[in-house]
Amino acid sequence: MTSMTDEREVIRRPADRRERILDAAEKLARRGGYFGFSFRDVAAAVGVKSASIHHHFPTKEDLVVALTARYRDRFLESLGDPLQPGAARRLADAYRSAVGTRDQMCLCGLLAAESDALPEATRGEVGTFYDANIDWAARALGGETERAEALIAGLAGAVVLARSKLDPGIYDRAAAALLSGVSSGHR
Amino acid sequence: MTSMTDEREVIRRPADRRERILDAAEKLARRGGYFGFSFRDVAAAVGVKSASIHHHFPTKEDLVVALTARYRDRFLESLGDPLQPGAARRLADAYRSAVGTRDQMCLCGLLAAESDALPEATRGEVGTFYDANIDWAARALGGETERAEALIAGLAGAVVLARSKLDPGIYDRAAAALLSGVSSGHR
DNA sequence: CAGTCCTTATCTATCAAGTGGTAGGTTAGA
DNA sequence: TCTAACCTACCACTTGATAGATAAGGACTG
Repeated sequence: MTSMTDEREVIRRPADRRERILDAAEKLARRGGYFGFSFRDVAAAVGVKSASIHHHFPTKEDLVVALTARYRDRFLESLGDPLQPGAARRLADAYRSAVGTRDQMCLCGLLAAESDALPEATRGEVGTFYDANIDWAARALGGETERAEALIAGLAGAVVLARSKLDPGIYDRAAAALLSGVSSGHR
Repeated sequence: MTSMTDEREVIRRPADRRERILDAAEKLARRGGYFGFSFRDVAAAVGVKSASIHHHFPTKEDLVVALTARYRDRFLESLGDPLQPGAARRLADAYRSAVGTRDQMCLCGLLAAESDALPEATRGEVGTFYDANIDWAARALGGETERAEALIAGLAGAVVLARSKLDPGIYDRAAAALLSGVSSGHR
């Protein structure tokens, strides 16, 4: 019971502290972007001091890179297999998860918009997110890379528009139009 | 010669100083967003002290609101008449102007992504930008509001993707697909 | 025309708060 | 005892914003 992983809810739970830091930082970064939150904001949300954040992630760039990589991996995993039926619909649903909830903008959409001002490693992670998204969509569309780019662009833009207008309907209508356009123009 | 407006390049040119402040601030905001630049950054770019910026725009929100309103008005003016031939192409070209040049992201695309963390008045200006864009596109498409939303979303997203990947081709291909999708799916 | 007054635009100097980051000490578990 | 995790306490710097001085120019007034 006291070996292996400690399941008691004691004061310290070092194992998942790192994950909780990433959780808090992700929440903040999805609201205000790279420059819209501070180490102290993260620390306060987790319930520790800012020096502890530096212990796990020496610099802000380290933190945001880790954040973005985790976000990307989880997002891609949630998409499943692009060759299984209903792939385009699943993609649209995944993007939709960043609509409707306040302060939960798509992390990579926000960081991509700030791209010019980001540290290089961070920009790289964001680029990988969209590379992987386009690749996934292209496979789902039978290798039509150009239509995949247009679809990802459209979904990403629709998230921003719908959030900015506080109207999820914009996303749903735009996604429907994009999906019908994608399927009608080809195949 | 010394009456009316003074055309000499003397030390003080108060008339256009305000515009020059907006020019500098726009450049900075299009790079790093609302939280990515400071009054001192703007002041240094213009060649004055930060207190002088506060004289023209008391708060940062005032500055960014003025910035966004000017950007929106200019953008809409550049689109011309949505009922004239080639309107969709003109729209795509207007969005394209924010692709390829470094540090010149579409201001409203960036601010919309940061929307959750912006002061309310600023968010309002950004919302108006997209309202007007969708309205313009809907008129260009013969009243098809849903397709207009999808088109604007697609173009806005394509700008972000192309910039983030430093590949203008992404924008061009996505724009072409969006325009063909828009015209093929209907009419 | 001279004198003064007001407005505009700018400056210097400063503020309290917040920034990313560091040094070094403390504590608890393996 | 060693190490990871966390702390207190700080650092130099930046942030948005303010107060008050200065200077220039236009506009009334005598």
